[in-house]
Amino acid sequence: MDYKQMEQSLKAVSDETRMLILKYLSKEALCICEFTELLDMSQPAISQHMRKLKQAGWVCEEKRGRWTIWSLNEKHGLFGVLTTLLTMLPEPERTVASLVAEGKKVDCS
Amino acid sequence: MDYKQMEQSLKAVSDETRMLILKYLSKEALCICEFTELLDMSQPAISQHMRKLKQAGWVCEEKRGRWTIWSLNEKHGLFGVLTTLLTMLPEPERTVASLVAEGKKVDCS
DNA sequence: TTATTATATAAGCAATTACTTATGTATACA
DNA sequence: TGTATACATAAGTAATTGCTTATATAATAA
Repeated sequence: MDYKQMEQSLKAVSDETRMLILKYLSKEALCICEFTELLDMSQPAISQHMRKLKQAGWVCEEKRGRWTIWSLNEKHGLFGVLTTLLTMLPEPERTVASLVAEGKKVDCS
Repeated sequence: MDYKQMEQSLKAVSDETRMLILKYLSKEALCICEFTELLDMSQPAISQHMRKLKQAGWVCEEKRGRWTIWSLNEKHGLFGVLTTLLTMLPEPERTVASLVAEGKKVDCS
């Protein structure tokens, strides 16, 4: 892997918000509107983070109806490193389970 | 490890110049003036990169005479991840051996 | 002692980043 | 057919980054 590519990959991960997004995605695929709830951030802010992660090759998107479902790209050249890092991080306080409990979880399946 | 700490650690690595510095340091300890030759950059630019790496806990410094010898901190919580990353990167074109050949290598030992 | 060398650090500046608000588009639903 | 929902994207802005030049300090060499 060349220096510029690793730089782009690592820069995309080197942000607390995006680390949280990736931590959530390591458990299940989610859409933008769910992240706005989980992270209490605006929709454009989340979309821009997803764009950055996509440009670095970390995530895949799949349009389904109104929603765009985002998931981790397991074929990324540094996927192993990413999972090592994510397992070192604590579970976020706000859980997807709490979304379900509040009826805010979208049916992405 | 908490999110903020991992963010700082990864941000410090997410830079082509600092990735090169760490790649060189994975082979041997070096001082600022050698990096200015290896990377063809100004001394303040190198010093500022080293400061950033030090703040993130990636490097140790040891004053020896006029020089400050910099080395990797193997006790960093993500040292294993770092070495995995560094081994994926190609050797830099400018080698420490070429410094020696030109008589520009300082005796840091 | 004086000059040189190795380094740190401050101030200034252009580029980048991460948000905001505003707006456009496509899908689903009444 | 409208209307609401999910999302992308553009423009604007404050904060951060990575260089530059200038300068200070400490150790060595002449």
